[in-house]
Amino acid sequence: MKNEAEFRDFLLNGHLYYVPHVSIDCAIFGYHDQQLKLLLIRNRFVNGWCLPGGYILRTETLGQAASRIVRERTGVDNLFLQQFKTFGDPDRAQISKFDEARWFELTGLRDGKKSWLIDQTISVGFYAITDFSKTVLHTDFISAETAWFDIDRLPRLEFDHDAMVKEAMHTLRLQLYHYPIGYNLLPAKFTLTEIRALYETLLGKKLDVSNFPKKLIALGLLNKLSEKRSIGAHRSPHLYSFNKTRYNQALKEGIVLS
Amino acid sequence: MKNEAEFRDFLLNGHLYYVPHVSIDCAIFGYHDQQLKLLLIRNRFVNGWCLPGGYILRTETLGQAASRIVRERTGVDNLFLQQFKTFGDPDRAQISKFDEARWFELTGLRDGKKSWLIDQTISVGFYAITDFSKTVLHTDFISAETAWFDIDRLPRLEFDHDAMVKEAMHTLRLQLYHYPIGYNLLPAKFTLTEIRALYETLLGKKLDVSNFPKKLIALGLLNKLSEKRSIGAHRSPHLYSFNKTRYNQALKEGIVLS
DNA sequence: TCTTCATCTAGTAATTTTTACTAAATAACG
DNA sequence: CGTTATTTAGTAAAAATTACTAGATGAAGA
Repeated sequence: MKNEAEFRDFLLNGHLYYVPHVSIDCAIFGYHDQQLKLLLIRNRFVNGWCLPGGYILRTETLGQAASRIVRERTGVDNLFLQQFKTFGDPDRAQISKFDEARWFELTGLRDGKKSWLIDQTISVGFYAITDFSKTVLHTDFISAETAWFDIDRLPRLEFDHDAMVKEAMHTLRLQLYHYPIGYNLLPAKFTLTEIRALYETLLGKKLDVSNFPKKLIALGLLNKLSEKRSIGAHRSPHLYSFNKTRYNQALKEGIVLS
Repeated sequence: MKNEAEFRDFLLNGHLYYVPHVSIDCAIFGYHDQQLKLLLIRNRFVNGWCLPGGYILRTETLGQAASRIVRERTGVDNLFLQQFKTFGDPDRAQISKFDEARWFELTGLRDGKKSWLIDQTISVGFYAITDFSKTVLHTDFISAETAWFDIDRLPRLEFDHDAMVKEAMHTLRLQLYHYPIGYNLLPAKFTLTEIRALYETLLGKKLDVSNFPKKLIALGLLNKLSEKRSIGAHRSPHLYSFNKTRYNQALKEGIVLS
């Protein structure tokens, strides 16, 4: 959605190529240096912060739509997106709040309430994690701003997106115990302390300095490299990389992390 | 949907009180005496077996809709329904298969392809477990037949419902390890062998005769009663009941079953 | 009545996993 | 070269899981 012409066509004819009444919203978590952030956009129409979201093309699967939406709206590409829950409470979109005057001001169109967009919508929630330091954000006609927010300093979100974030976080943490993560969140070579810090940040709690890395190694997820990293006036920790075979197997079959 | 008049109104005006493009499908598992079954309906229009499904009223939450749909279509009431996944592949409904002649024969309406029903639909999947011996099935205008099928003798299902069942089963088994079940599946008083058989049937594998019940007791889920059950020429096993307090707590907080 | 038999279940031993703790190795700095 | 903070191997203690044994039991049948 680059310009007003495209946007006008979307408003008038969108229902022909998108599935009406169904949207997708994505909770994109970003990690870097023990900081956990969430990607939000400020929607030009509701004038508040939301999860990046959009509609499903009639030719797409839900996963493909989620991928495209995040790419278009935020510039973040190639994410591992995971469906977590679908939201459909009748009051979630708060159609009653619709402001006809503001709609006209922004779109130049009358009869906003008859638009295919302004009707009850069920939303499929996806979540993902990425390294926020590697992303290049951009905006489009709908998202006036795109930004990473500290996970414990989020603004109030529009619609039911607060509940979505809570649910996404809950699912993410449950899944952390059953599936490996880190492949796109850490450099190719990392220390045991770095991967432990990653898990601690995502889980929001301390893990054992010695036992947790041993568990990862016992599961066969890590390859010990001969190189070391220099960290100043301390013993240099070994570098590790992921054992890609074992990692992918764990993604399929699941693991048990204590 | 009791009669043709109601059904005709549904065809013509359904989009006014239902949310178009979104449906709900329910995988209702039934347990009794070490048998696991699945509730299916034979849909009068596609002329094949499907999961019971329907549309969402514009005033309902997803959960309320799922409850109502199962009650209306099958007669089973008051189920604990759990959302498990949303399905939206563009080819899942196989609109291409639509048969205009058959549509006219059944509905007396021309222009079937313009109906709000015959358009791409995204479906939210719910699952539940109940005691099939306690249910009283009935049919309606859409479901020509309603029946319990043995889980390993299912007929080929229409649409993508085979995949839905597989996914529902997968989620159910994962959740069995984290949440207690049995409250509506066993009599108020039951033996350790009976509850073990329940878990064995649902998980599809053998559990230790001695250790598994000990685990349930250790978790505080069971009350030992003073009564016993007579099972013929053998030692009479003790009867147990659920500790409702601990059971509900486990539902909220989760447990770990080995 | 007494033996037989299949099942239930308490008890415990063996094993594995988890958790807690100790101390040696080490790299850079002053 | 001693100091210092960190990494990490190693092991001991505790807990949980799994495997196994044997007595208890209730009814059927001799």
